[in-house]
Amino acid sequence: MVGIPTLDDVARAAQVHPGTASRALNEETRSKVSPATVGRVLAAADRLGYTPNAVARGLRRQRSMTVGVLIPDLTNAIFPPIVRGIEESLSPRGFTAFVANTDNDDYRERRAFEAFRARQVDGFIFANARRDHGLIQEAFNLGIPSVLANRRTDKSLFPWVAGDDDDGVEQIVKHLVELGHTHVAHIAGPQNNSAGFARAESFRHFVKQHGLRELDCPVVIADAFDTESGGSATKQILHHFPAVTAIFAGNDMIAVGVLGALREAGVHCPVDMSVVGFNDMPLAKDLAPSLTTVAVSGQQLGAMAATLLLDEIAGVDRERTVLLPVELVVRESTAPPRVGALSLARQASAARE
Amino acid sequence: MVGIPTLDDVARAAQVHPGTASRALNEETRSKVSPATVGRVLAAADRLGYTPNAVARGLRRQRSMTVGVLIPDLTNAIFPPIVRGIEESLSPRGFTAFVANTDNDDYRERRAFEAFRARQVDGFIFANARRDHGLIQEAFNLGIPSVLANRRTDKSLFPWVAGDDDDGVEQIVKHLVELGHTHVAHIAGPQNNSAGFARAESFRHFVKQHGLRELDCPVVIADAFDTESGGSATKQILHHFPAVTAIFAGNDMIAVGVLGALREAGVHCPVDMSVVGFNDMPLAKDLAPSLTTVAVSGQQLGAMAATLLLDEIAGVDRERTVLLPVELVVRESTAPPRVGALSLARQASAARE
DNA sequence: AAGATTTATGCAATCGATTGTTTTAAGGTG
DNA sequence: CACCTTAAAACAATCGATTGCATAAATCTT
Repeated sequence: MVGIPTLDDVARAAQVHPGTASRALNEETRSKVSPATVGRVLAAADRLGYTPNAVARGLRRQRSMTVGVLIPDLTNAIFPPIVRGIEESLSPRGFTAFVANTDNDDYRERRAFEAFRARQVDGFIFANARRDHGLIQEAFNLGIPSVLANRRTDKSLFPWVAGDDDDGVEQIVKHLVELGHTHVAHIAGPQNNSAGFARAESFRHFVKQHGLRELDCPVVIADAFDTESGGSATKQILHHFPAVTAIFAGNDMIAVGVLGALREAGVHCPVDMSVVGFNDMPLAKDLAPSLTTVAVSGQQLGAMAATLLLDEIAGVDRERTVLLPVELVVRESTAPPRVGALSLARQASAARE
Repeated sequence: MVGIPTLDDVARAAQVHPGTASRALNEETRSKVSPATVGRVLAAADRLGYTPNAVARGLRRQRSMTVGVLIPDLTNAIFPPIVRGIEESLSPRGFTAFVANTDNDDYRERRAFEAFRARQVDGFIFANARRDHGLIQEAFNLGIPSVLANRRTDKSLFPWVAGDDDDGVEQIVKHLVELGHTHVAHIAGPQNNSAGFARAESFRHFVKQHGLRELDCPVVIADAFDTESGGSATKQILHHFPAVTAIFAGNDMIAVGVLGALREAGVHCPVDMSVVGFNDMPLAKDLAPSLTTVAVSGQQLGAMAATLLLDEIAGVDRERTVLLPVELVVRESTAPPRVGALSLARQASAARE
């Protein structure tokens, strides 16, 4: 026998029928085989270094023990921890992940989806959902077990795991208000993305609830969750809303862009402008100034998403929405507004009335 | 017929034998089937929405069209672009990647390796090589097609793709020397890692070649390629080598740690200390000060690694080592040493003699 | 001790596609 | 028209494992 040993090799070595060898090797069916035979088979398998061929098994069992993971942009620092969490949760249960980067591109997304389907994945984790998402709707229509991570579709199609953004936004607004800010701007992420949309909604709501005036709290929509978009949105704010003393960025990448634009404009953070991010991505604490942000455990998020998916695949009913706890991490980028800035802001808003 | 259509379904619909349908569907064998039949089969396949079952095909062909990718730490910003490049290169050739995070942990690494082997991957891309690496040696002994990305083993086992570190280090040293630095420290990455090791070697070499004195150019070994290790190494340098006016960090993450430690110690970068990183990771340009570093295209690196692997799988002979061009990106973190610092350094080194 | 029951194992079909080997039918040749 | 060649399609084995069913042997009934 040359090459990788197969079940037949093991059976031959143990002098039993392949079927018997299979039963002896599998926990669940082992009881149907006599202890002596089990011993012989196990010994033979061990001796030959037998590993079951997962492809053949998958074909027969109609269960590939693989799942497809669609990530919009792996270079966005919040996704790697999610991927890690997913693996963490899949691996002990014998599952493995196919990972694809979709670049927020419909065509690439579809190609990855088809490729994974052809490979008979048992389910999908979509971390790339838009609020209205054709592909995900299609997966739903096809009845493919799936879970949404981080972002969701407007229609509730699949279970969804994310951080409790609403709570995070409230903590941010509360923190800024307590520091004394009255003019807070929000740079929202793309509105076709549930995270961008919901955070903006929450912002509008909590700003009002905490006694700030809608007029003093502008929302600027960024084109993407990245530094460039954050930078150009910041320029708009500095130009159109000079009274603003704090910026709540839709996520940490946008916040990085904010910090850069402020530096460029000679506006000092946090003295002249407080900045808050969202997600607490790996480098947030290492920026200068270190970033006040809301921490969500990406790893936990990924692990939970994978767990829900595996349950769904196994046919177990589970909750459809899991919101993970979030935590406001206060660092150097937020501080009370300058006294001068405050009175200036008052003047400005007074003048506008 | 309910569920996903199979080849048999297509054959039945086209009124031909499955074997014939298979030949009609496959480019290479299509010529063995009459044009009329090809038409009927293709139409039937199209009508039913047939997608070949890649698992079944893989079983028969003894070629799964998948590859395993082992990444040491996906949250290290240099790896996501590599993964992306890998996918970019695999996908058009019909291959798909299994990705696993090894966390530099032997056990997890081995588990991922075994899991991927059981799934019959056609080859591996190892981005996690240590200079002496048992698992990779094993893969070599087993004759599994593989390629090393970024890091390599001391023994030349598999083809290797990486940036031209030697050139990068020379450019860094030259840049610093031209700025007027004479006392340059290097914070090297772990020495069991070829990148950490080779960069340190190159540093020692080029520092000498450019007329600096070995004594003035200490090398401190960091425990890991991360910010914490960079921070504590910086403290050592500040304490033991006060004459140093520039630090070349083993990679960008270490450099981030350096910047943090300098800030903490009240040492101003770049006025009091120049800092250089390595890799030009996504956020390097957004740090404050923005980081002078050596850019290597991770995406290109990944794409090349995948290409070499696919060639190897196909049995095509290719070069065994590919060094990608690198580029020094000068940003704000490097500047000429302070005049005071320079003379201070001279004094210090004079005193030592 | 003959029949019923249980236990252990063998047999063979199956998952979905590919491919070497016939078989059938059509066309060409002398 | 008998014979040969060639093209097209069918047949059947195969990849490696799982599993319903059949069979043989051992144990238990009464």
